[in-house]
Amino acid sequence: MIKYVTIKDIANALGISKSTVSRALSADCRNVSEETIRKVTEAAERMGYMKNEMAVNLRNSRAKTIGIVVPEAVTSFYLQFTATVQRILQPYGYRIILTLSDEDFMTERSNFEMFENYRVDGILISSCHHRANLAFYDNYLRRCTPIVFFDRTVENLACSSVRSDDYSSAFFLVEHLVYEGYRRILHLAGPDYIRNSADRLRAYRDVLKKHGIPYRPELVVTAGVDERDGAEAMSRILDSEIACNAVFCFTELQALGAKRVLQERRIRIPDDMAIACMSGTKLSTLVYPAITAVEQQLDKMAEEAVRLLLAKIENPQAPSENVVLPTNMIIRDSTGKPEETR
Amino acid sequence: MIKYVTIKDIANALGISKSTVSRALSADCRNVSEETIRKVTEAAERMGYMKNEMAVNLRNSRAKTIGIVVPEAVTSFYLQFTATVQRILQPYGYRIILTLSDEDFMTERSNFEMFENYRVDGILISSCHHRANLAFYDNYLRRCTPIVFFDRTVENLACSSVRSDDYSSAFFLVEHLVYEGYRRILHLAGPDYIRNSADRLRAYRDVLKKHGIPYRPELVVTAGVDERDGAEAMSRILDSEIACNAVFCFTELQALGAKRVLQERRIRIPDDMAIACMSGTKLSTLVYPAITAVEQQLDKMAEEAVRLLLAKIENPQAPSENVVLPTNMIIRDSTGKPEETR
DNA sequence: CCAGTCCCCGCAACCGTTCCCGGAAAAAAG
DNA sequence: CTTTTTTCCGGGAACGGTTGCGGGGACTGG
Repeated sequence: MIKYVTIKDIANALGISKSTVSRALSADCRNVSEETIRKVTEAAERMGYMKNEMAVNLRNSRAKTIGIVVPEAVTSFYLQFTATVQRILQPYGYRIILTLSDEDFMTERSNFEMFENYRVDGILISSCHHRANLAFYDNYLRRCTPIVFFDRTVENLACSSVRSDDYSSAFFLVEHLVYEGYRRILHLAGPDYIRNSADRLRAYRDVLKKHGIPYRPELVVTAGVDERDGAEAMSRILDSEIACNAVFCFTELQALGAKRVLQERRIRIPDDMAIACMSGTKLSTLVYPAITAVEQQLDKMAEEAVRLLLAKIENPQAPSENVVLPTNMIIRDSTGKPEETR
Repeated sequence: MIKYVTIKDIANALGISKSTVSRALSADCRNVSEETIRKVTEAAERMGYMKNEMAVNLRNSRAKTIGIVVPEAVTSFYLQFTATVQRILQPYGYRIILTLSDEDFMTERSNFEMFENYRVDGILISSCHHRANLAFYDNYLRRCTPIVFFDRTVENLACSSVRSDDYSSAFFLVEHLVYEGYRRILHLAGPDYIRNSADRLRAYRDVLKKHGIPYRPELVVTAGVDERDGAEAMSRILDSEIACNAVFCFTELQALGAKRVLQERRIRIPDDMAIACMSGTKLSTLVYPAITAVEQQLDKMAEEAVRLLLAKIENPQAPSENVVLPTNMIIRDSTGKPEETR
């Protein structure tokens, strides 16, 4: 066990009291002389003093820490989010504890309990299941730390949230496919436990209705979020008798999986089959052909989440806000006009 | 400010002393009766008691926390690493604080100071610059917390490290290109500040020498680690008079950038130009054609890093180990035989 | 020369736990 | 019935800071 230098050590070395040392180190000019401040800081430097944050936190009953819970580590999305949050929070002196729920709501719950034990000042969470922990969140909220949901939000809770406008984004994306001439559009839908799935599916159906395209249930396939799920679903469709000439994916990874299956089978993109996806990141631009995607404003999302959380931390009575951010649809080569309409 | 239930509150409610409550909660069967344990746990549950970890940590002078410093958030590599570390550390009751250096060694240094203030029990770090903070690390090591370097290690330090076998991996990868018939191999080298760059370059040169291929300095281009850097370097080469028919990339993102440039210019992969890269992840399998890559044993790396760190935490005198992990070269479609040799 | 003011500093309580120590009561041994 | 051992519990000091309060000394004004 390493013996650290404490303010008491400094006090003894200088023959003064530890209160004075404490005040000098916090540069409390009104209550301590310039001379003493100089001597103390010099001694602290020389003796290698490092403030013990644990003691400070205990005394102040504030951990100066934000907890973040993210559902997965496959994408870099959440790491980038966390990085941005960290950059924003740096000047405020907050630390960040990052935990992973691995899409498991029991893990998520234990992460929360860890945060509670730790007396974090606030929590940012992208929920792994939008219903499972509802009562838990609710119970938590009425007596504890402020929570802000981001990306994967949960409804009907008395707290703030930030998410992208799924419905509109999906609507424009699907409509883009229709405008380009695709009418048999496959939808690789997201799993039921993610709230966003429903909005995107609804948008898909509304676009069809608006353009007088009959809705075919067999063209909606519920899949996982991973690229393997996308590849599997795509293969199954291609092996079946179901005809389609475009695919609208719930996630970017799904799209990449589907794309690979298509290319392996020598199905041309976008001539024979168009691909478009939600939750686009840099990946969409890296592949060939680049994929038309809806991109979230990641930095803006982090910014808003922090803003809302700090507001609640400073004043627990602050009104909750549910921010919905616009997205950018970026049209790339994967959704050119289909061959038959040219 | 929320008023939490303390051990004292429970003691008062039950008319017993706080020491007894503390012992009962830690189920110290030898020193407290079954009856009392039952009563205390019941009261704790009923009153909604949550242990204050800050106080525990202060009292025990142990934060029960591991700090992790990673250089970038673009890839999901480090997030996955962190996730694995968390999974391993969970049963030991350790928390994780993740910070980002953003490839800036001053930020890295301030992260370290934060960790020190926080009295973390150990640090896992992937260094952003293998020379800049050398004296800093050294000074830190001789009086502080155990450090284990991973992935991007630093030499000549009295601490443990885990990394992949860069030299051998690069050697086999380049030799694979040679065996396939490529002889004019471009190397997009890593930046000087990353230790691994040198090893990989050395391997590249050694392969050429072994196979009697003359080394041409113009075929080694130092680039950044990002995909933009790869794209730029590739473009520059293609615009110049320098002839090559294969490219050996320092990072996967570089390779993806280069690949995109090639495909945009209708240069066929692998017929006209092969691509192979180090630091391969799932991405390499997702694109088309899939990229031949060397993959690191991420989980194994996390496992070893944790093992070495825990060893040092439990016994600061434990000998240091420098673990070098083998890698897997996975041959994919981006490195078939070049047209001219068929 | 004395009262009032201001500047510095020390004392001690406090944050919530853990743990050592000592003592009382009960149980076991003689 | 005494002595020893065991069992169980309370008191209180620590962990390392922060902060309100009070007091001593210097300085100012009358």
